[in-house]
Amino acid sequence: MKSQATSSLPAIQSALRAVGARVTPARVRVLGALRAAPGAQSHAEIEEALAQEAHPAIDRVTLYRVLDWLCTAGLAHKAADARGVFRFSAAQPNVEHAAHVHFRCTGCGGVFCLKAPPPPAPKLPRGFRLAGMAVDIRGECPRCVRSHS
Amino acid sequence: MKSQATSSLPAIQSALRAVGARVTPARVRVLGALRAAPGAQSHAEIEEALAQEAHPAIDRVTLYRVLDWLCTAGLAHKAADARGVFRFSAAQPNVEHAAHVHFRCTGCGGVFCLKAPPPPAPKLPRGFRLAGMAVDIRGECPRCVRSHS
DNA sequence: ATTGCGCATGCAACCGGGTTGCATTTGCGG
DNA sequence: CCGCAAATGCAACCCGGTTGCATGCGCAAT
Ligand SMILES: [Mn+2]
Ligand SMILES: [Mn+2]
Ligand SMILES: [Zn+2]
Ligand SMILES: [Zn+2]
Repeated sequence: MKSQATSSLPAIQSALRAVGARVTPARVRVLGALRAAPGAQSHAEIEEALAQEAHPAIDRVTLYRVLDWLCTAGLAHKAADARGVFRFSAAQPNVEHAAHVHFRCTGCGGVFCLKAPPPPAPKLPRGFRLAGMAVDIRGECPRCVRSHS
Repeated sequence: MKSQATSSLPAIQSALRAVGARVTPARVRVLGALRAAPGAQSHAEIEEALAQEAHPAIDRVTLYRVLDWLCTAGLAHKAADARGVFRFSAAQPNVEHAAHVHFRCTGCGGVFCLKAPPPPAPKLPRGFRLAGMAVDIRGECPRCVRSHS
């Protein structure tokens, strides 16, 4: 669950206007998807999420361009994950999801919020600058465990 | 410059034998190049470095396979850099890398061993099956912090 | 020193994420 | 309502990385 305050349609439209940009359906939908997502999403994941929205599909290239534009506009962040694919996340810090760790199901791709708080960041040697710490817990959710009995 | 103690030919050969593996020219040359390199190297950079060695060229695919094999053998680290390209670096020999966490530089892709042990796995809700946990600490290494001018 | 097995290598084709060029559409200020 | 710059769609392309398969070679047993 994401706070409706920042992901509502008017909030998204005003966020786009605030940076002096055109409010287009693609931008609105992509930023909405980003803000509703539980974590950083890949291009493919966002594309699939948008495909289930009953609106006309957004072109592959347009999605890449909108995502990069959101980053240059300061509305999203872009970072390569451990596999080398770029993941995008809404720029506004999400206190909800930062306060706990997530479990990612390798079977269905689902992301589950756990009750446990993230572990404390370890002390870094002098000169290192910490940008962030991601605890990636992988496994299978109950449904997937049961399905391949 | 890297210490000659670990990058000398006999040291490389014994490091390969220590993991119970065949000592092949490709493995010796690639591990030697990694240990002689100042930082994490991409596949293309390693390929170019090897091309200037007057030995016969190593095939593109073979280089990919040797690099991945070195990682699974615990002799190298693999991490995506800021552009999403994988970079490889020699692992500190005679160290159990599962017993501590790693810092991944988002600037150069370098991987640094930290003193801290990995945090304990959180308790999972009933029905979940844990497959693995990766603690990804991201940031910039001293060299990249400084080059930010 | 020779043999034989199985891992390692080379080569070609392939894959997928990401980009580029260009014609067409569209948001929006005037 | 108009005009134009900006955004979109489409096709082709790029490049890092992978896969399938035939051949080469390290190495241990003889
Ligand atoms: Mn959450
Ligand atoms: Mn380590
Ligand atoms: Zn699942
Ligand atoms: Zn660095």
